[in-house]
This record gives sequence, C-alpha cells and structure tokens, in this order.
Amino acid sequence: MTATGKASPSTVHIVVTCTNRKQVPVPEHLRLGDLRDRQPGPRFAAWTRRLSADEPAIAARDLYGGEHWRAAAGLPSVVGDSAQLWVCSAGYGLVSVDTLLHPYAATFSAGTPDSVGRGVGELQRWWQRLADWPGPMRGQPRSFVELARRDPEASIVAVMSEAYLRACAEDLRAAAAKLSDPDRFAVIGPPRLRSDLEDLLVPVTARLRPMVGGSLHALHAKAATYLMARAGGDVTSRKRLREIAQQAAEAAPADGSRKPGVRLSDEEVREYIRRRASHGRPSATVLLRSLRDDGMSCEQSRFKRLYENAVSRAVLA
DNA sequence: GCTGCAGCAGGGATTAAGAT
DNA sequence: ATCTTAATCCCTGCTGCAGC
Repeated sequence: MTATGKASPSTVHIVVTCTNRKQVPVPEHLRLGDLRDRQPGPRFAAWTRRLSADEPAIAARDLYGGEHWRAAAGLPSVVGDSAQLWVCSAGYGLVSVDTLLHPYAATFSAGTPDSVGRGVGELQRWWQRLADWPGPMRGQPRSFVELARRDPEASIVAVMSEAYLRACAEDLRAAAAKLSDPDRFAVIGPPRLRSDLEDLLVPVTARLRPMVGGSLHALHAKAATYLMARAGGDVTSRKRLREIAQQAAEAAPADGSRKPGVRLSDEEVREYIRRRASHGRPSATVLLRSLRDDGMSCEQSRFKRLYENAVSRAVLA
C-alpha cells in the first residue's frame, strides 16, 4: 500500500485522532503553546516554519503512545491488507501513519497551553490551514475531502474524539459527498454534537465501555475495533456498524456507565481525610481510592490539594 | 512487585451567546 | 421571550510509567 491516497478500489482508509501521549520528549519550540504570536494567520505560519525547519525523523506510528494509540494502531489488522491508517493531527493535519514527523505538542482540545484555540470557528480555520499546507510528505492528501476525491471507490472510517470532530466537521461533510457509495463513509464518535453530521455518525458513548474494555481515553478506538470485528464482510458499511453499535448499547449492562459517587464539599473531604489519617498516614492515592470505594467522589487534583491542606493543618495542630 | 500520580477524553451540569 | 448552540467547568476511573 502506498501513502499517496491513490489505492485499489477496496481500500479502507481508517483515520484516527492523534494523542497527546508521545513516545519521545517534545522540544519546547515544537509546543504550540511556545508560540508568541496570537494572530491566527501569523501563528500558523510560525508553527509550520518550525515544523519544516529540519528533517523529521520518527514515523507517526512510532511517535504516539498510550492506550488510545495502541487500540488505534491495531485497527488495520481488524480490516486486513486493504486497510490504510491515517492520523488526524492538530499539529500536522492529515498524515499517513508512515509519515516522518517531529515530536510535537498541539491539540484541538481546549484548556491546555498547546490548544489550537477555543471557538469552533477557530478550530475549523486551523484545520483548513493545515489542509492547504503541503505537509511533511509531498503528494499526500491533506484533508478528508481530498482523500475521498482521490479514491472515491474506497471506504473511509473516521474514529474521532469530540474536539477533533468539531474541527473537521465541514471537511467530513464534504468528503462524504465525494464517495461513490455514501454508506462507505462512517464517523465513529460522540453523538449529538452536530445535527448536520448525524447521518454520517456511528454513535459511541461511555455506555459501551463495559463491552469494549479500557478507559474513557481509548473508548472510540476500542469501540471501533469492537464494531469492525463484528461486522463480518461488511466492515465499513455505516449501516452495519450502526446496527452493531445499537445492539451493543442494548446489550450493555443498564448501569454500565459509571455511577458518580456523592460529591463532597471541600470541608467534608478534609474531614474524611482527617478521620482516616488519624491512625497512620495513608497516602493521598490510597485515601482517594478508599473514598471512591465508599461511594463518594472527588476529582483527583482537588483531592490532592485538600489532602496536602489537611495534612499540613494536622502537622501544625 | 508495589505505589503514586500525571495524563487522558467523554459525560453531565451549567452558563453564555446567538438566532428566531 | 424562547429556543438552540456553544463554551466552560468539574467529574470519572483506567492506563502507563517512574521511582522505590
């Protein structure tokens, strides 16, 4: 299989979102957050200049790591020799898994220093700029629509997280229209995000997690594996994938989704810590596990802050 | 082998902004 | 005024990895 997007009629293009977890350290200057420029155009130009400054040396398949990536990288083996794996990256755009890249940090998810931006419009314009940029390997399709245009007889299965789905929505919509058989375009991802994408979507929610295993982090990639492995010869039919997803959701235990524990106030958490820590000094991790096992909830970082707070008060007392 | 913890992305509740 | 959509915040538990 070549990485040009031009392939045999039965090719199955699988596109997965990238992951923040990298196997090699990311240099500071290849963190999107390191850019001083806030204006979108100059910022993008500065970013691609940095990416293009010298020869990248690590293939995308070896760059990413973690649970999500392991599940994603295994998807082609579910489909067989006709599968070609692509990465939807906030730093590089659409790249084949064999493309050489630099270790970088950029994400469409909000709330990190390396976020592309906040608003949907900003994310979409960034994705469009990436599509217009030639990228690290000349001649490759740079967008979903280009992938579909070059290979209209193929199937495309996109496994997308929420933020990436927002960024690529227009591109996905346009790509679906380019395939000769519209049923061969499926987006496995979160439902109810955009009404105009619903007909392309194979909806996956946390309800499926007990069926597919793993953490939320890898939910979509694991669900994609689960669905495609059960689709028989019809591995990329959106209709078929939807049927299986619906059956799986119905078969999932009714309480399969996590039952949130009782949320405690800061003072209640501190009181819990003080009570449990009165004999010996269990660690924050041990105490948080114990708290959750007791049917209560507290977010990890908040718990750590309160733990340190309670412990320092106990020392001073 | 065990422990501690950062990283992660979807879910749900709430709020803000925009459209009708 | 009401409805819809987008954004924001905080939550969860699993995983991987470093350190002991």
